[in-house]
Amino acid sequence: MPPPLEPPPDTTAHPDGGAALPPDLVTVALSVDLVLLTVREERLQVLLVRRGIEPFLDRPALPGGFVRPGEDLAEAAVRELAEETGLRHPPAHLEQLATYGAPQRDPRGRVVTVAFLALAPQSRTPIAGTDAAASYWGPVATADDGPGLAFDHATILADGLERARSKIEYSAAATAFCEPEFTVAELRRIYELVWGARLDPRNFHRKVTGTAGFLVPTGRFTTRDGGRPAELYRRGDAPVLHPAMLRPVPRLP
Amino acid sequence: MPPPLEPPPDTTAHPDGGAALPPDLVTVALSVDLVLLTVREERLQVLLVRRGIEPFLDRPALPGGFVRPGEDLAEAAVRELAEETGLRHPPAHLEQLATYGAPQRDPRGRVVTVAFLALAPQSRTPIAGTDAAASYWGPVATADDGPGLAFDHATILADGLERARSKIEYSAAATAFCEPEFTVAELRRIYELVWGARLDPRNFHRKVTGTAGFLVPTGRFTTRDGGRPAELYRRGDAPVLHPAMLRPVPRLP
DNA sequence: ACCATACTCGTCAGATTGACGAAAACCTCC
DNA sequence: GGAGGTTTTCGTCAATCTGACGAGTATGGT
Repeated sequence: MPPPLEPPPDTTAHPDGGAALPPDLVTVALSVDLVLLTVREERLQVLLVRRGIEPFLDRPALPGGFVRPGEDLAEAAVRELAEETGLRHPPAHLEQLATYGAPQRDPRGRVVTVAFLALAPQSRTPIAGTDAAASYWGPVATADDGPGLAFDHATILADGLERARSKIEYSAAATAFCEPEFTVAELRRIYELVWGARLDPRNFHRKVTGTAGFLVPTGRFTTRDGGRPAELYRRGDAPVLHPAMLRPVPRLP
Repeated sequence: MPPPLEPPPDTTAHPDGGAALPPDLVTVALSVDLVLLTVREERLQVLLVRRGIEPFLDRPALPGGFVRPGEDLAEAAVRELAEETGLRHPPAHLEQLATYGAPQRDPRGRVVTVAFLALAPQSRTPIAGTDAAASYWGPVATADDGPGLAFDHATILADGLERARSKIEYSAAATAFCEPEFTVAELRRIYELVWGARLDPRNFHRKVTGTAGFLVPTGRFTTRDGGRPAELYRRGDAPVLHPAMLRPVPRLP
C-alpha cells in the first residue's frame, strides 16, 4: 500500500494579502495526454506508447505525462511531444482538446488529464524516443483493437479523431499533415484518409485553389506523384475556410 | 501566512497491484467555472458573481467553485449551476469549454479551472441565490468594463462568447436560449443578439423551417410578438445543422 | 373601418456544389 | 521513338443554396 503522497500543492508563500485556498480543498494530480495524428503508409495513424509500469502495464496508451510546477498546460504538451518524438519545434497544429476528470479514471487516485490534439507530417516525427522508448505509430482504425488502450484513452482518441475530422472541414488544419511544400493531390489524400471517403480530384482542386488564403502557389512543379506534373503549394495564412469544405456524407443520414 | 494545505490527494487505498503515483508529484486545486449565457432585456447577458473574499474582493467573476472528491467535472458544473441560479434541471445546453492552468492565474497557488459553457432561457434562471447571493446578470458587451473580471475570467468569457457564436452556426444550440415553445421571430432575435447582426426575417424563416430536424411545428399560434399570429415551434432532434447557418459577416474581412 | 405591425409565401439573380468530359504533360515499356 | 497509362488541370452543366426584395395575410390598436 503506497504511503500518502507528498507534497501538498505549492499554494503557500504567496504574498497576497493573506488570501489562501480553503484548507479542506481536494487536490488532484494533473497530466497532459496527446493525440498526435499523422498520415503514414496511406493510413491515418496515432502515436502510442507501451506502458512500462502499472497500472495497465504493457498496454498501449496515449503519450503524456504529469504537468510540472510552474508549467502551463500547452507548455507541458509541447514538452511531452518533444520527449516522445524528438520533435524540435512545436507542431504545425496543436490545440487543446478536452479535459477528462472522472473520479475513477486512474486506479492510483484522482488524476485529471488535459488532452491535446496535435497534427504533424510524417517527416517531423522521427520518434527518436528518449523518454518512453516504446513509442510507435498505430493505425487509428485498429488502435482500440487488441489489448485496448489504457485508462480512458480510447475515449480521448475517439474525441480527438472526431475533432480532427471536423477541424479540417472549416479550417486549413489539414495542411499541418503536409510537408512545407505539397501538391493538391497530396492534400486531397490527407482529406480522404482522415475522412475515410473518396473525393473527386477535379472538384477538390477547384475548391482548394479557389478558396482565398488556403494555398499559396510556388510556381514550381513536381512529378513525384506520377503523371502530369503538379504544382507545389505552401500553406496560406487563412485560419478558417470560407465557405467550409464539407464531408461528403452528411452527419445525419 | 497560511499553513500548508491538507490533505494530499486521495490517491491511496486503491487496491491496484501496488501501483502508486510518483511521490514527487505536483498536485493542483481543481475548480470549474461557468460561462452561463442568456438573452434578457434584448441583450446577451452573462451570469456573474461579486467576489466576497480575497483575492479580487468585490470584483465581478464567473460563477464557479472547487471540484469535490468523487465528483466528475460535468457533475461539478451542474452542481455549481444549481447553487448559483437555483436551476433545478441541467440546462438545455452545457458543454465543456476549455481548461485554464497558467501557473500564476490564481495568486493563492496552483489552481486549474475547467470552464463550461451553458446556455439557458431567461425563465429557468431565477437566481434564487443560495451560495453566492451576489450573483447577477451582466451584459456581455460591458462585462469586462468597469472593475474588470477576476483572475483570467475575461479570457474565459471571451472564449465562451466565441464558442457560443460559432456553435449556433452549425448546431441547434440557439434553441437552448428559448422557452420550450417559441416563434421563428424569437429564435431569430436570439441569433441577432448573439451575433450582433441583423438578419432578414424572410430568409431566416425559410432557412430554419426548411432545415430538417431543426424545428418541430406545434400547429398552434401566438400573437405575443404583435402583428400576424406566428406559429409556435419546439426544438427538433437534429444535433447539427446541415447546411450550417453562417454569420453574415465572414470571419475574415 | 383604417392603419401599423409582423408573419409567411414567392421570385429572381448570383454563388456554390457534385458529376463528369476532355485536354495537357509527364512516366514506363516495347 | 512511339504507344499506352497515369495524373493534373481546365471546362461544362444541372441542382442547390443564399441574399435581396416584393407582396399577401392576419392580427391588434385607434
